[in-house]
Amino acid sequence: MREARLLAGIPQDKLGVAIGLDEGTASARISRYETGAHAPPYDVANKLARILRVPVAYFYCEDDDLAGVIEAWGRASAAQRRSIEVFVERAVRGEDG
Amino acid sequence: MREARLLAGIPQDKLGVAIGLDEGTASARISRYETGAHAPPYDVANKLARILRVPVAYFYCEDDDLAGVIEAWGRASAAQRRSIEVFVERAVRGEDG
DNA sequence: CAACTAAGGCTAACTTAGTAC
DNA sequence: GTACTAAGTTAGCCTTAGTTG
Repeated sequence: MREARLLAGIPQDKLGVAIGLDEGTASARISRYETGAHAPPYDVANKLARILRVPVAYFYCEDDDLAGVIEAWGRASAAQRRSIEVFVERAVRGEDG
Repeated sequence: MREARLLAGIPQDKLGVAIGLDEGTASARISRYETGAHAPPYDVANKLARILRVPVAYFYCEDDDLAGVIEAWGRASAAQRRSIEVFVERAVRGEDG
């Protein structure tokens, strides 16, 4: 999550205000989320994802490789997404399951 | 999440016990998670994902198309994953951002 | 300006007990 | 056997206030 924020070039307090948090609390809350001290409600995670332009699933992904795929999905057009779906289904079909 | 559980053919209480919940509470807790009444802690979601054989990010994905990609990723071999990564990066590179 | 932390209030999850199919 | 819900308790998030570079 911090990675996505730094990529967007937004400080913690600005990000918090952007999703509707109070100015006085924004910095502390975003800090907790990034350090892992607290977990945000899903609704908050969703708003953060919108501002940072990534699918919300990106925040819940420990696998860096899968995270990269999810992030790319977020930047993909509808046609690109369809193409990715087809490729993935073909690549995995009939194996290991 | 219910979808993944039914696919695995496990009842709610059995699933709960499988991740370490008490027998008396397992059914009620899993029920709340599936109906959306309560949100599980990330640690619990992680254990559920392991038993149900899906990446944990799958539970936090509202986009059904992306969910399908994530689920397929969970079933993919290391080589297949690498191939997916390469395809996705190529498909999205330089567009829309 | 930007990021982090401690402590107390308050919200949401957890447990218990019970119902419906 | 399987799935869901109500009410009281408890754990964890949110707010305030303050510290560091």
